[in-house]
Amino acid sequence: MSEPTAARSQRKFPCEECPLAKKPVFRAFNDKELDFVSHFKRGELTVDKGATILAEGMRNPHLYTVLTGWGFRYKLLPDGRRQIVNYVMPGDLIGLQGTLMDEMQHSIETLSPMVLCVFERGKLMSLYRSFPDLAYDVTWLASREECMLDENLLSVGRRSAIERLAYLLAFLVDRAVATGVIDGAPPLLPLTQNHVADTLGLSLVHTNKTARRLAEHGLARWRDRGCEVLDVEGLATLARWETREGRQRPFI
Amino acid sequence: MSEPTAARSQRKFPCEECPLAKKPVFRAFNDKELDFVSHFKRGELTVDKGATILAEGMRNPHLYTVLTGWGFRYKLLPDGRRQIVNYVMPGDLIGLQGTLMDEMQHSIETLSPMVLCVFERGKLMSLYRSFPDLAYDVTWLASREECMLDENLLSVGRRSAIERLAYLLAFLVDRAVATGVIDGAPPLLPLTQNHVADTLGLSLVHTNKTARRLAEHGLARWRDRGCEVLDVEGLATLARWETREGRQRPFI
DNA sequence: CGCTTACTTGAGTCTGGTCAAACGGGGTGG
DNA sequence: CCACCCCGTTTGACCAGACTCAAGTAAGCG
Repeated sequence: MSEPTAARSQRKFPCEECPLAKKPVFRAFNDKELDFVSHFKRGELTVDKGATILAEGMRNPHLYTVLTGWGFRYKLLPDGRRQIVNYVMPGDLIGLQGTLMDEMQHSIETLSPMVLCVFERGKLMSLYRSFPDLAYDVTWLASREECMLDENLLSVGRRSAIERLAYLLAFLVDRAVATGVIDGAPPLLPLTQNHVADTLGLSLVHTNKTARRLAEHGLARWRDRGCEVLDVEGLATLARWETREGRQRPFI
Repeated sequence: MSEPTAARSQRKFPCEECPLAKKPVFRAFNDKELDFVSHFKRGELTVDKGATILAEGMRNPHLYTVLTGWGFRYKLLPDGRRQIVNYVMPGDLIGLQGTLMDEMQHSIETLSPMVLCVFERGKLMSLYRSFPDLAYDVTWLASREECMLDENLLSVGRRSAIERLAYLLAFLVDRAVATGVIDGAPPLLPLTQNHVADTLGLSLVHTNKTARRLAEHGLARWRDRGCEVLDVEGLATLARWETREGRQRPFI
């Protein structure tokens, strides 16, 4: 487990100009909150693509909010089998488990360069004491994560391979569009089939064959080391899934 | 979705004599917290075995803490496929999603008669304002749930049928013993093979055949409409799993 | 230009799914 | 009390979706 090839920088994103606050999905802070948060913030962390931000078993890691970039959260079995449990995108709060429990129970790796806001772990309790609204938001974020995990579990447990893939792609595009990590139309997800396989609980080969079937239906195709999603609606229908993103939500 | 066949009763369990507080796994309240919680508590709900406490799509449900009994949390696909995402036991806080998000994204059904503490949904914010330590505990509970879901996802996605079953049984016994829902030695889990199948993402038939294999190894067997767990250690080893329960934890 | 990474494809195998039927205990109505 | 039924478990036969192994292609990089 190597440390992220990280470079600390002087704030490129002071809280007053937080790139998240500008996006319509995110709820803005009031002045006092802004003031607190900018003290709560300890610095910024910039990591390369493919870096490990947090590792299973680590103690005492920081608390972060993703400002820009993509990553994924995963767990390993002793023999190396990997399960990706969710993806992380701007606005996501990560490392909470490391703060509340003793040690991290999962790892996080980036899929693109990423900028994170670093918070002082020890100050979380003072956030709870002074800003109940923000504390409520932290809980909200944890609850939302739980909700996504429930959906993923439903998918892996009960959907067929092609439904799972369709669900995953629709889910990711939905989130990515809402948080603005994605630009093009059609959207291009920076995922390899290997990541997809480890998310869906399938083998790489079978994932590939399933991806081909989706491509034949004109729903999505692999291209330039990423997945180009051609028809989100079609994917959602195939997976029998209804989107729920799009509402305003908090961040820290 | 029928209302739980419920009977409201005058408090059998005043907060001062909360059955949870007596158990060593749970952290006790201080006097002020106790006072607040006993006002936060609105009443008790007693439900039969097999009742639906919360249903997907419901709005405005209450917030509950399980005092006694077992249940499970599940999601359905439109065509009826069911995935059980986790189990609920004494000390678990349920219905938080219904409070934070707009509507419930999952349902909860009981496996045994259950007594719940009913809280006033609207007062949650005042808990956050007046008792930051309790607010922190709510977040802790949400984070713990997330942790369990990660584990379940790893299991369903990457373990073989027999490993999954071994993991599930070890996991449940571990929790059940820690929270004291279970009595006998060897412990008897009140689950049908149907529940297990819907938890592991397997068919009923294959679950049965896998259960037989476990029985041949002397690890667990079905009996009296429940699963008798004969060798938790052996199950954990087979699943390559390490327990993490047993630490003191909060409840509300 | 060779190496690596990621995607493809085919062949053969096996885990797990489906269908069908039967068993056994507990409860219920005749 | 007995017959019946229902629920949960069990078993066998057969099928299919997914896995493994193996090899080949294409693009990017030092």
